[in-house]
Amino acid sequence: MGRPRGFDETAVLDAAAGQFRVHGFERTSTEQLCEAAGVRRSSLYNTFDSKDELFIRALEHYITSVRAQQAAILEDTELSGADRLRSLIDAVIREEEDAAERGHAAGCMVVHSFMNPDLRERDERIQAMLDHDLRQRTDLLVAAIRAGQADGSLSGAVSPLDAALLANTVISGLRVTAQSGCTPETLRRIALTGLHALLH
Amino acid sequence: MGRPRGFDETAVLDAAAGQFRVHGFERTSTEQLCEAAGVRRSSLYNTFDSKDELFIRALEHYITSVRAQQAAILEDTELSGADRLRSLIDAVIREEEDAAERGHAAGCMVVHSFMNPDLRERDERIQAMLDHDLRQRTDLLVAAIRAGQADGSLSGAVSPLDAALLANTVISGLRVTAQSGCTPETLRRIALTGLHALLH
DNA sequence: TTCGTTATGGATTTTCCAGTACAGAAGGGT
DNA sequence: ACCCTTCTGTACTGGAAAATCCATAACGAA
Repeated sequence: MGRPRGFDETAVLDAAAGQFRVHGFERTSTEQLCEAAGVRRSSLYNTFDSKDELFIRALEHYITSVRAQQAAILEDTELSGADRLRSLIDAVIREEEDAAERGHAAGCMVVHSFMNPDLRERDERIQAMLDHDLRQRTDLLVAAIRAGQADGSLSGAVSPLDAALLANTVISGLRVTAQSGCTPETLRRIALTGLHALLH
Repeated sequence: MGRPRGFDETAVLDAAAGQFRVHGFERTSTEQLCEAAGVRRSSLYNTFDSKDELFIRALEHYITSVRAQQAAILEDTELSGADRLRSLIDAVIREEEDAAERGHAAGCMVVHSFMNPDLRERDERIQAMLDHDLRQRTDLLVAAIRAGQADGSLSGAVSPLDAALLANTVISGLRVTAQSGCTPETLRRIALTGLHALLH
């Protein structure tokens, strides 16, 4: 069984996610994807059946890696609950900074997918992934917030679930606001003010 | 100068904005636009030079009407500053409720445009309109927040500008979160928790 | 009524891009 | 060396959707 010089699937998914998160599904042509991944179209279609399929795989890849990164922060028992939230915000803003240095906003595959009802309806797996991811990320947040309420760094006056949903909403809002060319410092102040109910 | 049975430009722009706010630019075909506006393609192209041009006109229409609606709330001197903010949130959520009854999320042309860097770069007028609108809406919010701080309904501990940017960010975030099928009550709790720094 | 202007319907052209076909290259196994 | 499988480059196909054409209809003014 011959198997010539391979093809790093993960690298391609990474590159694809990098395009999709900025431009969204329809404004990313297969040409762009090939360019970004350093691969030819036939290779792409050889591995992934269609652009839709590639998108789904890229979304899965994106979602799991983002969540892993967030979990690493939110489950870090070295930090107080409050510091975990602050650190999460910092991570999001750092992504925006990095992207800004490259001349564009970071974007977000999840925000793009949520804002694209046609895409979600076309393949139920997308909706399912988004639902599942939202739930998972909310659970991570709830746990961290409970920890913060227990260690005294976060106010106990807010329900952990509401607080978690707020944090998600603020992060989505940041991804939009970031596109208006705000400075990272401003983004940071916005986010911390939004989480003020918890942080005091 | 003959002028046969006209063509209600405003009605067409309204219908177009109704499509664009949900589907965004590229997922809205001229076919859909004609359907929604009850007009044929040639009529559309007769009045607007291109889909791009129609989008720009629709965006302008959308932005000014949304801002007029927000101004009516935020400049209502009958209300305390705090009530103006609460009323603004309620208005946004009511839009989502109305759309949900019709089986979809409300969407938002501004959020879609912000998240579409390619579109913004293609025509500088779009970027200019977004910048201008953000500034205007922020100014409205700043004024209402100052009023609230003066009448004692809002905390004076937060800078009005930061608070205004936060309100904008929360509203954008709500537009995204709404697409996940949250109930209006949940959306409302999220928003009020986000504005807690001000409202106490 | 007649003319000039503008609106409309439908067919047509054009453009763009996802997806395919196919021939050949690049390995690995035996 | 030989075959077999998997990758790659290029050119092509097909379809969808933007944009145009044109002949006709609806009106207003003179």
